Amino acid sequence: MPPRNHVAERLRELLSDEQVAPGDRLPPERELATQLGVSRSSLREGLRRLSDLGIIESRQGSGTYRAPLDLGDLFEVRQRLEPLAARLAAERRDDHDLRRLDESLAEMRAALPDAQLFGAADVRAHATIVDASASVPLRVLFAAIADLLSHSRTTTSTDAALRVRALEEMTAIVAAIRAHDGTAAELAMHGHLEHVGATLTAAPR
Amino acid sequence: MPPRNHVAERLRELLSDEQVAPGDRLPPERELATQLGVSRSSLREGLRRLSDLGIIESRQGSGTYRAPLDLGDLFEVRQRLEPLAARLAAERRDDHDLRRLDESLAEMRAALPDAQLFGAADVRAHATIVDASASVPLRVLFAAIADLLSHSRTTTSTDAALRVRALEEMTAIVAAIRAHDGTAAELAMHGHLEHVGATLTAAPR
DNA sequence: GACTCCAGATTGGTCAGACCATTATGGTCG
DNA sequence: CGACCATAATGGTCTGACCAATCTGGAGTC
Repeated sequence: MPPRNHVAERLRELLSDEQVAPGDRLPPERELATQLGVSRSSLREGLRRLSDLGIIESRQGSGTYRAPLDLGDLFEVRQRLEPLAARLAAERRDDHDLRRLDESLAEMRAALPDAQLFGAADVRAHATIVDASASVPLRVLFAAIADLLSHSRTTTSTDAALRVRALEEMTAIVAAIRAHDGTAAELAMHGHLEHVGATLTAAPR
Repeated sequence: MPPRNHVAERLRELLSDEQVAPGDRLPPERELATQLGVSRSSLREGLRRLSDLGIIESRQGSGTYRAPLDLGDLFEVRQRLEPLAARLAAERRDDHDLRRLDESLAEMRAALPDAQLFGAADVRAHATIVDASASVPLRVLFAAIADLLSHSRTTTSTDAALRVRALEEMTAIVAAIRAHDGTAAELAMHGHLEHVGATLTAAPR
């Protein structure tokens, strides 16, 4: 059971854990492979994924480097796509989706006291909405940027009051999805992201 | 010169050329590799890319299948992201971007009589705008869906009158970008895509 | 004839090792 | 001190093998 094919995710964890700052060079492929306990081909598979997502860049003969990341641009993309996801989710959701959304809300509520846990639950809730949108392009795009979001998110939910508001807003979004009200869901998500964005620009980094 | 690492692109061509319809199974990896004249590892690299983009799906023991494609969902994503790209391009463009945009317009004008050529030029023009946006996430996302767009696009520009209008609208967008007017560029792109979308739904497939 | 079940073949997933192409490094020479 | 070049380091590719999941077709049973 050790191998596990989530090489890309393990690599992202490795990048996130402050091990490698943007612009830094990663260890050589052969070294990383032994470090993660997989073959070099499997490792390269994971590296290729991150490379396609613009997270790292490889230069033959030189090495593999972590690319600088602009969270601002990423958030703007989110602000455009997530309201669409909410609208499609409201239009297409089935009972199973609804159940998962309720579970996500419960998870967020239970995690209210803990900023870290709450952030993770929040990310999962947003992912659930994207799933419910049943849009292949949206799912693909969000899978691509999910891990990057988790960072900006956990940093924003350090304030307990913000977490309470986020939970309220998310509850409203789910209510709109339950009611098959696409427009309301889109608007609610739009407002939610405006708030999150405001706190982001207020306290950068 | 034979190998060439654009395996993913060659695979997409192979898929596009009516060789493999959505839902169909691709040839086995070993066969495809010899057919394209690359090793199986390089081929798998390309397959992995398409798989990450949701274009194909692999099932161990069974085979690799071309995924069904919902152009509607893809177009909705475009409608959200391209206006953002236009706005950012207007805000951030430099002289070099402007030169490339003018070249794209000229290319479209020259290709007006030919639907196929015009479609290709149109795709390149949109890609140029995304480049000028200087947004890493946008560039990555559009690279992911660029080839899919090319299809819906060439089919929409069969009507000469539509091509003329598309050129006019694109000219207006570039003018807004030249004037550093982000709002105007966003609006113009939004309207342009509304028109394209209308003709799409009017004459599906 | 229809059904179940199983062995073999097919196919994607992974691994190991080697070689090639490009870049970086450090020493040598003028 | 600077230019140059052999060497090492590193990503890119190839080959062949084996593993794991799945499919296929025939034997056997009812």
